[in-house]
Amino acid sequence: MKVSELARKAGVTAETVRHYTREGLLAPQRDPHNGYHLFDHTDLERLQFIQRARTLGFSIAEIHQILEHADQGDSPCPLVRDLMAERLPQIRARIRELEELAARMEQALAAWSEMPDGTPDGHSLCRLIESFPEPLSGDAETRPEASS
Amino acid sequence: MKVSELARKAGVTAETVRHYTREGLLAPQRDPHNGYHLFDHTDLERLQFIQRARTLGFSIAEIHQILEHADQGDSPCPLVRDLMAERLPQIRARIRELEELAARMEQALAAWSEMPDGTPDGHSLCRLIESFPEPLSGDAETRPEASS
DNA sequence: GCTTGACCTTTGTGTAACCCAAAGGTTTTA
DNA sequence: TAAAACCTTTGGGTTACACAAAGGTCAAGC
Repeated sequence: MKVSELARKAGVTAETVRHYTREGLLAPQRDPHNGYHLFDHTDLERLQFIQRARTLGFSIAEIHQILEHADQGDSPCPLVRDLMAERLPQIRARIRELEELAARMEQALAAWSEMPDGTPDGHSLCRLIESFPEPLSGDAETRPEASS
Repeated sequence: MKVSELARKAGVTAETVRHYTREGLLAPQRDPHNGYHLFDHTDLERLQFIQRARTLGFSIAEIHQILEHADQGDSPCPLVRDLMAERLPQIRARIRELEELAARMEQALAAWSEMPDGTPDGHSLCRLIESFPEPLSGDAETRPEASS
């Protein structure tokens, strides 16, 4: 099958399939006549594996490692376990950061009921923001992310 | 003061100061003699404002808008309020996604106690991953992030 | 046989918020 | 005065794709 058919069966875009192919996660045959990528059933399974690994929080680079191990006949499971044990506390930390952020935002929204808007006067740009404590140098990475 | 001094006073890197300057968030004077950026106290306050806004979850583009409002003498507070009210539910959603991810990972780690590693046999790459449900098309963006 | 539309290819650009390296000028200090 | 420390701009790297352009291919209908 060609790119679009594989993409449809796996529920991803054709661009994603091309991306994985470029990155070497998928290695389809080529139609010698026209140079088209030709995927088979194992490619579909591989793509589905990638999808599951993505929802488990693995990066493309990590999945690449995992697949290489498997392609060499080694069990990637110990690697998978290590990667996950490494990532889980990071996820937990990230959750805490975001919860603190949400708390700060709610605190700000609540404070606004009692604070006048005020025009910038050279000393204050926006009290609502300035009334927050300065970020300490042990600064958490609490920034906005991709918005879908 | 020059780049490094401002950076030190605000607790950021000189690169970050240069970045904000390039993006127009800071507009320092220039030393006509050597072309160096010259920052003053209001630039320091502005940079601290930016830091606080960052910890409140605003993007650089949003802070740009906020600062432009203030520079034109308008109160940016209503804008700030709107942006925050818009972002807060996204943060909450993101927290839920990450909690689900963490739960899946813990489930996987727990399942590993009773599952053999197994070598890839052509049908299975890694049961630990394959035993997870296929991501539904209403797929959450639960991917790894920058690791510090 | 030919056009049309749907598909395929590669290449290059954009995203967010910086970090880092290189090449070269300046200032400070020993 | 020479080295160290700083400044400048430019350009490339990071993540996981999305998107557009330019051009080749293919199935269908007229």
